[in-house]
Amino acid sequence: MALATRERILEAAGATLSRNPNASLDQIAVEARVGRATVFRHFESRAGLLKALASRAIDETDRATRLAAADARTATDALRLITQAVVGAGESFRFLDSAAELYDEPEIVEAYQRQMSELADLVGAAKREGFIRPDLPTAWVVASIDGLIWAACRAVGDGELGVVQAQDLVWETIASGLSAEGAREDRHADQA
Amino acid sequence: MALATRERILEAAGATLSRNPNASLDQIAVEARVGRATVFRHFESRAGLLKALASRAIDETDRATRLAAADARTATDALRLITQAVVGAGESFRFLDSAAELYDEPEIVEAYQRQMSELADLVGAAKREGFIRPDLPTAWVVASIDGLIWAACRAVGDGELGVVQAQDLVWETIASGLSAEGAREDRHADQA
DNA sequence: CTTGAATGAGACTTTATAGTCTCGTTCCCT
DNA sequence: AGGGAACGAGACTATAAAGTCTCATTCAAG
Repeated sequence: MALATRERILEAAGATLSRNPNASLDQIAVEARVGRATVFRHFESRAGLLKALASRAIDETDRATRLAAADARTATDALRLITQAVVGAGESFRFLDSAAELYDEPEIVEAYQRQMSELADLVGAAKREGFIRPDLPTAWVVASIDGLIWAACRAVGDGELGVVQAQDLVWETIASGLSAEGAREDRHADQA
Repeated sequence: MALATRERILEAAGATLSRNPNASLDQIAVEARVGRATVFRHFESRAGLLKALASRAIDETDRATRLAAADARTATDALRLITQAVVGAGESFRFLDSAAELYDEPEIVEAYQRQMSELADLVGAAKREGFIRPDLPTAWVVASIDGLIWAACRAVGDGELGVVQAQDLVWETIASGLSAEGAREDRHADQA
């Protein structure tokens, strides 16, 4: 079955590349229990495989975003749902750490920038809801959410935390770290 | 001058590799304004260059750790000094993201694990001081500090934040994110 | 049973890059 | 001025991995 094979290759590529970002197609083929030639039957080239993997991660994020937008009543809630969804699907994302080649793919870069900008919008809305401290630069809020998600995925992959535990901890850390939390009167207006 | 050349190569390697983790020695040599052969005169091989780069980052961290241990009166303060020192030297560390090859270097791996374990000890001490919430797994605290430092280095490298601003924001985020609710007054020992 | 699509295995070519070597030049030191 | 160390340039080799091609095999559908 062609579809199952293609899927198995993608799965193996994600797993192998998250362990070793420079893994060869041969290693990926072995991991997928597939001939190396079959990889080329399903993907034009190594770049094509990487691109398909990235598209998959992007689609997964888009789906989570749409679900969150539908279910959540507040931007804060949407932020939480998206964050936890991405941590839950962490294995699909870890390979992106090293995917410098993808900077050459306009579609991927564009989609990534769109998602970051959507995240920034959500952070802006969460600021207006009073959840995110308005004095923090949005760029930093986005970057640190990214960093915490990455840390969580890594911890899960390394077996240091369970998935559910990691999801909770990430949100806990984001919340207590970035939320305005009413009872905070500390004058910190001094970050230029 | 041999020493200046070696230093220039290391500098260029750090800069080039942080932009493109798979950069060739040729690209690095060009960036260093040096002949490719000269790279091999100063370093045994590509692996040797990577190893030297990593050793440099490790030494820098050790120095910051010793300074912090000498200057700080509390583990919390030491944690802050170390964190900000690493963010300040971020350009020396970004290349490590992708340095999967370094897993083959026992000295590097050992030194890295030692530093992580020192960081974990410091986190433990900061817990006892009441700064870090004791109910958070130490592994998660270490991982998220790592993640936030990484996010800050990236933001600085991308020009989204200034170095000093990033140093402040990282610590601010760690503090409000991981500290026990009661211990909030100690944290505004304003940084240089 | 027959057929055709998907596959595995592996030979083969191509390309990029690591690593080696040589030679002429520059530049510093005495 | 003379001499040696460090360097730049580039030719050269070795190797690993990408990408192409062929052929025999499997396997499901008719």
